[in-house]
Amino acid sequence: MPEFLADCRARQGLDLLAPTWNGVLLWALRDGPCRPYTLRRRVGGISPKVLTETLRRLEAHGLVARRRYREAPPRVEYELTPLGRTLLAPLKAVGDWAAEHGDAVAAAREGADGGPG
Amino acid sequence: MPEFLADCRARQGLDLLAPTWNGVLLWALRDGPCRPYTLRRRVGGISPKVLTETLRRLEAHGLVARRRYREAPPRVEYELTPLGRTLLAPLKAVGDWAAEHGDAVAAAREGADGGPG
DNA sequence: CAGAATCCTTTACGATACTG
DNA sequence: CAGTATCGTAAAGGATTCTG
Repeated sequence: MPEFLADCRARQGLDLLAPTWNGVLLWALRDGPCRPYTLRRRVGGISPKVLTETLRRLEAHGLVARRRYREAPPRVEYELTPLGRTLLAPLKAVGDWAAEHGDAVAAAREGADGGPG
Repeated sequence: MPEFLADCRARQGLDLLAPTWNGVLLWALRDGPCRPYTLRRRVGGISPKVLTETLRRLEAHGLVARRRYREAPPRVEYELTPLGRTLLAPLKAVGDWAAEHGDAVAAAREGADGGPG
């Protein structure tokens, strides 16, 4: 393990945000608890398998909590943990950057390979 | 393309930071132009193929510029573009988050699967 | 509805060897 | 030293099907 990687602490946070759906799901949960079905509709285009995988991963990292209500019928909800909530700040920082510089990157891409792809 | 993904603008920035070496290389270039060989030693553990791939990708996105000096012997240097420089802020935001909450995530992981892995 | 199981494609990344 | 070429691995992600 090269020392530089350790010095560049960002990797530890990036590993959490890199998987496509991690950030999206974190963001989708920012306003409070949400049921899987609602989550699926909200983010759109995510398969049940990937949804479960991602949620499990987030749970294992202590960013999301799973709550099971023993009602009739049984209900499941996911919500951000206090730790997961702290990740919203850097996530927003990246989002704000994209909002401001996204066009410039897209323009550079077009110039580079002749199209947005 | 689900509209939520577009709403969650962070993805556009995350796509730039997600590949393992993107952020590391951007960070390694923060102090100024650097030659490939120096870059390799600085980040450590990156193969020539991956270094080139990553640099080309960064270049295609307008984040890094390649300069070739026609000296004897020819010299090549890479440096951040003004656009690439703006990405350092959100990258640092993620790094700062990791520095502060990294331990909590590691602890959650241990609790989840019995070991740091 | 929640989510597990199976199959398949893509791609980041690594190790090596080679060329200018 | 800069960069390319080839081969191989692992993991993310997508589609579909099935069960409680």
